[in-house]
Amino acid sequence: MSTTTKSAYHHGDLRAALLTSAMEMLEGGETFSLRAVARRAGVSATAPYRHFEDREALESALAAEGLQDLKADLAAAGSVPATPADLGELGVIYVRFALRRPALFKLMFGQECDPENDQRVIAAAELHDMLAFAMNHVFPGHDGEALAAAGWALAHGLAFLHLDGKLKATSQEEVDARVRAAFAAILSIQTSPAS
Amino acid sequence: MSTTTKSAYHHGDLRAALLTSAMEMLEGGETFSLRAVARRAGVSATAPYRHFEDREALESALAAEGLQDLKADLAAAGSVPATPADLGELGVIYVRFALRRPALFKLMFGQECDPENDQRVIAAAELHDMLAFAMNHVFPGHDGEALAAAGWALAHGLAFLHLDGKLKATSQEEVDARVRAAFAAILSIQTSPAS
DNA sequence: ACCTTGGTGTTTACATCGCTTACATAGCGT
DNA sequence: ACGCTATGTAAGCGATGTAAACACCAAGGT
Repeated sequence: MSTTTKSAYHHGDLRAALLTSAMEMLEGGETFSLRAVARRAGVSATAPYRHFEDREALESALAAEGLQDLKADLAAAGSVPATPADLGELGVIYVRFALRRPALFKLMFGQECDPENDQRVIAAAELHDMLAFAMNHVFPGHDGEALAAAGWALAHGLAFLHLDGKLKATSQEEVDARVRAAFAAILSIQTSPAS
Repeated sequence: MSTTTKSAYHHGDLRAALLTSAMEMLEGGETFSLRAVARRAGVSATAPYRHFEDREALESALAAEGLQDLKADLAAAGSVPATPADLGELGVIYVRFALRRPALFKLMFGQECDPENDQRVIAAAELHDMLAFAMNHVFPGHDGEALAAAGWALAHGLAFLHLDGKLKATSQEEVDARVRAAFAAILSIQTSPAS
């Protein structure tokens, strides 16, 4: 943006431009490549290296953005969940995100996030805390850590299984219904007084 | 196999050799590449194309093998699970597989399995049926389909979250314990008679 | 015996990719 | 005006996936 008759050599805000270009390609289903991103930003192939040490660094930045978007989606669901059905709705949001932005989602979770410098780990931790809080709010008095892991894993597993076509569904509504059903089914089990 | 003093030009059973080479590299943590596989099999870079139309085709074959191995692991757990704790043990086996052979596991699930020709879809379906049977055997009278999806998703999610470092653990025992705890926590919830 | 056929592997070549090194350019502070 | 520093560019290396044309070998019919 800024002035259009810019220097033509210096871009102005290449870093941001690269991020948005990359994100657009990711959303558009195009295969992700540093060179392609540079091309799309109208810049030489090696320019990105001024701003991202690594291809992985760019990916990590994208992943961080994605994590925050997902967190925002979940937060926009409303207030604190109170019932198992509310948890199901959180699951629906989670899976919808994964299916709406599949490449991004895989980027967010398909690799170890390099632990050192990033705001990515922060975003991931916040996501975890958010889900943990929700689970423990609906089911107080249980093993909080385990419940949080289980809730997250349930949503995450449903997302990935749908993403990879292991659970087939033809429409978004069908997916939503399955997610709700899965949450409802597993949260409504009445265990006999065994353990 | 067959005669060892083979022609030296014709390999004898390149297809199988490629598969085992590729599997070894995958297990060994080396990055997977068609050329590297060919090299390891002592064959030119493009020879694999006689046997696999595509890089993806080779991957798909590996994935199919992996699915059957996983299925075998689960089947080796013993007889039909009868209690929630038994389901937890299945989960442990599932997650262990993922952590023991991470690259393979990602291959198995990290991509849509191309649906046309493969025995891969068959293996995936068998896996699904297996888990569905287990879940429904322990919790009869519920929504079978939903329960199956939930159980699979729970194990799958735990596996991926551990794989990608989103749930951190330092030892195998710690992971096992977390998986058991997650299954136990979510399967032992006593819902109030709401819905 | 010969020649064809078809499966297998090789060679060569190309486009692309991530990344490194060395150089060019613009604007800032002095 | 001058140089410093941040920012891009140019050129190139090694590796990858893929395609085409070619070489090799075993059978099988004639």
